[in-house]
Order: sequence, then C-alpha cells, then structure tokens
Amino acid sequence: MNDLTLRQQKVLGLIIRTYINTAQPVGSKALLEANDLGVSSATIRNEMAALEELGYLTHPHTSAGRVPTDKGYRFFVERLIGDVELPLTEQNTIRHQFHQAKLEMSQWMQLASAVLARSARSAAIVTAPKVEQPRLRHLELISTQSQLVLMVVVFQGGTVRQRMLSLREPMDQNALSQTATKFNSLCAGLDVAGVRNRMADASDFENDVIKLLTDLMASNDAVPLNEVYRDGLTEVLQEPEFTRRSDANAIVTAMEQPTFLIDVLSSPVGTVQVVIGGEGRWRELSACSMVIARYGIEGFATGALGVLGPTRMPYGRAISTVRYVADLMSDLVSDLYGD
Amino acid sequence: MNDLTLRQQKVLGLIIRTYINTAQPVGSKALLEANDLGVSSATIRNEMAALEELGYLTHPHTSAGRVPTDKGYRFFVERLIGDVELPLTEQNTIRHQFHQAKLEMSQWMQLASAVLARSARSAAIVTAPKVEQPRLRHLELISTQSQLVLMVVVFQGGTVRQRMLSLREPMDQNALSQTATKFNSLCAGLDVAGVRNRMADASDFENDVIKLLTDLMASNDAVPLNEVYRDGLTEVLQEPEFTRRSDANAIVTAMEQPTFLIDVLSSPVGTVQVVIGGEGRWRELSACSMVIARYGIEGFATGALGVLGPTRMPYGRAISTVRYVADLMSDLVSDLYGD
DNA sequence: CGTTAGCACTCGTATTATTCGACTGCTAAC
DNA sequence: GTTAGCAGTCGAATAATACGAGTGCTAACG
Repeated sequence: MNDLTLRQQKVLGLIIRTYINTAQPVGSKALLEANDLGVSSATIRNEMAALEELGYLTHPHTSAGRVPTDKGYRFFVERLIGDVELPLTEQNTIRHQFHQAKLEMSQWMQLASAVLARSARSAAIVTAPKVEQPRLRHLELISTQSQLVLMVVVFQGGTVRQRMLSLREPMDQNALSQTATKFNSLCAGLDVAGVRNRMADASDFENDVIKLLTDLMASNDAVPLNEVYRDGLTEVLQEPEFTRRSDANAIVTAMEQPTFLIDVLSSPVGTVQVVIGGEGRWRELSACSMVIARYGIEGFATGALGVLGPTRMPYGRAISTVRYVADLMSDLVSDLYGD
Repeated sequence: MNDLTLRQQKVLGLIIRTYINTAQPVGSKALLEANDLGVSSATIRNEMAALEELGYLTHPHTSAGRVPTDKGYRFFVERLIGDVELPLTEQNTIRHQFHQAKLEMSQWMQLASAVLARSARSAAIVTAPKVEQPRLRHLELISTQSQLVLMVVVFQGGTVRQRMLSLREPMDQNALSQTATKFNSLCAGLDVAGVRNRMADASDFENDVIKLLTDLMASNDAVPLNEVYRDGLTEVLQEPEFTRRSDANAIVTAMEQPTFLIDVLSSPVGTVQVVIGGEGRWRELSACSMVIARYGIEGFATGALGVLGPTRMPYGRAISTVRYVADLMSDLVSDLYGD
C-alpha cells in the first residue's frame, strides 16, 4: 500500500486538491501549469497512469483528466493531510460564537451544526448528548384531565422527559403529589433497577409509574435520533455531483433519517471517523463521504456530530472542524452535566 | 369571477384533476377519451380557449395541452372540491396509529408529519404546540460545577425548558434547593409579571433566577420554529416539477427554515389555509403550494402543521388530511394540557 | 533508465439540422 | 352553438458534425 514514490504522492495530492476545488477532472497539462513540478507533462502522465494502475485514480473516459477513486481519497486522508489543526483565528471565531450563545444545549447544537456546515461545505448533523445510564433526579405528576396525568422526569445530568399516564381510577392532585414526593425521597439518584428494588412493595398506581419510568429510561437508548439538528442541506445540494437526481435523493434521505449514525455510535469519543464513498456499508451513499465524531463524556453522556457531503469533500477542513467542534461540545457537556 | 358556465367548470375541474394525476399538459383529445362529455373535442377546445382567456389555464407552448394557472387552482380549491371529508377508513387508520403511540407529544408530532406526508404526497411540517402565556409550575436548580447551575422549569401545561446559570459566587446544592423551594411555594401558577411582583425583595441570586426565568418565558415567543418535525421531503423531490434545480432548492430551503410558518401563526385555529404558488408573498415558492392549519387551544397552546408540495398538489386529500390531523392534534393537546 | 517532445487517436460535449407528432386555432358546414 | 377537417406551430427526440481536451505511445535524448 505504501509503495508510492514521493513524487507519486505529491502528484496524487495535487490532483486531489485540485479536483476538490474545481470539481473538474484534472489533466496533466493543467496540473503542470498551476504547480511548478520541475518535470514535463509526459512524466506526469506516466505517473498518473501508474497511479491509475494502482487504483488511486480513474478516468471518466479516455479523453478526460484524472479523478480520485475512493482509495485515492483514503490515502489522501490518512497519509497526505496529516493532523491539521483549525487555524487559530477560526478557533477563536467559533469559540466566541459559542460563548455568545445562551447556556442551553439546544442552542449549542444548532450553532455546532451551523459551524460545521459552513466550514466543511457540507451538510451537518448534530445529535443531542444522550445520558447512558439514566438516574432519577426528580419526578413530578401533574393532573391534567380526569383520568390523565402528565409525568415529568428530570434525570441526573439534567435531561428532562415527559410522558402521559392514564389512570385506572380518578386521583386528585394531592394524591399525585404524595406519590411523587415518595418517589423523590426514596429513589433520587437510583437507576432503573434501583427504583424497582426500592419500590418493591408498590401500589398499583405506583407500579404504573414505575413501568412508565422504566420504559422511559430504557427507550432512552432507542431514540438517539430524536433530537437532531441539521444544517447546510440546501448548500450541499448545489454541488455539481448532486445534479444526478438519485444522488441528490440519497443525501436528502440520509439527512432525513440518518441511520448511519447508529453505526458510528460504537466508536470511542475523541476519534474522528472518515467514511469515504459509503465504504460498502451504505450503498446508496456511494457518492458521499462523511466525517463524524462522538462527543461528550464516555460512559456518561455522549452524542454524535459530523458532516455529510460529496466524496469530493474538503477533508482537511472537515476533519479539523469536526474535531474542534466535537472537543468544544465535549467541554460544554462536562460543564453542563459534569459532576 | 363566477362567470363560468357549468360546462366550463366541469371542463376546468377535469383538466385540473387529470393534470394533478399525470403531470402532463392536458389536450382536448385526451380529455375526451378519458371522460364522456357528450361533446366533441372542438367544443372542448373552444371552452379551453375561453378558460385561458379568463386566466384559469395556460399553454406551456402552442402545441401543448393546457395547464392550470394559480387562479385555476384557486377556483378549483374554493368552488369545485367542496368540503371533502377524509374517508372513514382512513380516519380510523390514522386514529388507530395515534392511539398506538406512546402518550407523548413528540411521538404524536412525528406521527402527524408522517401521516401528512404519506397522504398528501407532499412534504410535511409539524411544530410543537407553544404555550401562549406561560405560568410557572415548578422550578429546579441543580448544581453541576462549581459556578454553574442547571435550571429546569416546568410550566403550567407541562412544557419543560432548561437553561444554565452561572453563579457570581459558589453555592452548594442545599442553598440552591432552598431558593427553588421558595420560588415554588411563592410563585406557582404565576406568569412573568406575577413572579416579578411576588419576588419584589429578591436577593442578587434570586434576581438572576428571575431574569433567566423572564428571558425563558419571553423567548418562548421567539422560538416557534425550534421544535419542528418534518417528513416526506425525499418523496416530494421526486415529483417532476422539482427537476429544475432552483425549484428543488427552494423547497429544501423552505423545509429547512420554514419562515413562512410565522405568517400562518396569525390565522385562527380550525381553519385550513391554502396558499397556492406562494401567492406573491413568497416569491421563491412560486412553484409550490401549501396547506396549513393551526391546531391546539386558542389563547392557550397552539402549534402549526401542514404540507408543502408542488402547485400540482392533490388538494382534496391535502385539505381533508390537514384538517383531520389538526383536529386530532387539537384533541390531544386538550387532553395533555387541558384544564 | 528515467525523461521528454511529438503526434495520432479517443471520446464526450456542443452545435446544428432534421424529423416527428401532439395539439391548437380557424374555417366552413351542420 | 356545435362539429369535422385541416393547416400551422413548436417542442422533443434523433442524427450528423465539428471541436478540443487529454491520453498513450513511440522514439529520441542526456
């Protein structure tokens, strides 16, 4: 895999960079004009042919310039761009924006998606941090209509969720409050199992509450895709690769139902994943690349964020922005939920 | 405006219905073959010419069939389809789905958007019901890090919101809880002004809390577009009118930032608005129509929902589905938040 | 042996010409 | 008022052509 000469690496890098900028197949002559390589176009052509032979480039057709393959992009990402950091000025701009925002997770997520979209010329997705092992902090039961109760649950860490509960027989607000108080005094700080345990001798109604609570804590796992912020779809659809209807649909669908995020959630926090051309796993995303990271505090509360764009993506910017924003969001999570 | 003969109305209706199904300009001959009109194609042509003269139809070009204008659609919607109700079987299906779902607003919204999108062959948007005049129900202050406090506010009606608050000097959880208890006992059931009033002699910290609370209650107005559910964008983009890049972009942008909903929020609950071809107000949506309604309880908690699609929209289905789902959601809101 | 100039060849894109056919609009007859 | 018939129109589809960017090969060069 590493049997590329230095010059081949240089040529490959230049082709990819040029192609990323222009979206046009890169010819030997054009490449030579823009960069001083000290060799003739014929030599470049030879190198190009060699790179094609090795699978890093292709031809759309005989008389066109070269275009990177997924393998080419992969090499580019892993060997050629290195660990780029976001320029300090941009870091500051972003950090500044985050400090401007109200101290609220939803605002941060929105901001993060906006920053990602602008910076990486791609569509951005940010999911809310999800608490891993929810522990009860506070519970409220609010009587609404005769037989209906609104249950509001605050988990340790500040996540709030709500559900309706229908009663078997009418209860007044007083009785409800009593039950809530009982839960709060007995079960604060406990997880699902703990609550079940502590409330072993529960009344029918209390059991209903426990059931709903359990359901809520468990379903926490199942809805990672519920609270999702998106941005930049319109812009990315302007890119020439999405002229083809099917490719445009693929990315719109992917943004609507970002199922691919589920796979990402198994990676550790802090690493930035680059998936090029769907990588076999997502056939319909063969024209797309994504740069994704998990953020938050491992084992406690984590979310995912990243960008989705054409394979011809500014990987350097994308990777460094995703990493920076992920780190920033991790800091914010630990500020918000930190112990 | 009503100077159309009965036959003209019939012809107009048939043309529009045909065009809605086929997306192809409708010729006199084709129209005659599909429907038994008892007259010849020449007569139809005369009627078509008259309808065009009156502004209800156009020609893409000389040798093409007729296509409805926005005025034509408008007449169709207001005079020709009448008050269609959704078929009972569909009503039942939808109602059944809603009862299957967990008793949670977010699930209902998601479901509503799915139902709307499927039924009206359009993209659907559903915004969360927004409480009009928020009154405090319960407040919690949770210490996270040294100088940071998470404030969770439950409003009357069950809306829950959260914000961070940075302290000027450290406070422990006990002190925080005390403050929260004070607010809860003194201010439950009050609106912004009431809280300010009751807490006239507040400490510095309490004033910070009040400030944040005020901010939260006020900003409630400003973020109607925060919690929004969408569906069906992918499908609607398949429609032939969105082959043109610019039109596709228009609808994607509109779905990303549904600013047009703001205007809708002034209409009364219960009426279904039909906006055809942007109606001058939204120039970029000239190729789109929308069918929108507000739902909820007037003056207490309302949201908006509707569909966005090509002007060639199945208006009958769209209107009846939007109305039915809006009514359903209104019922659910009054179940949830009802007094 | 790597490099380079030169040149024939390929093939997609753009351009132009041509045909085809659906539909209209008109006229004259019913 | 309605209808048959027909000339006329204009977009869409098809074919023919020219253009040119870029390759790949070969032979010469240092």
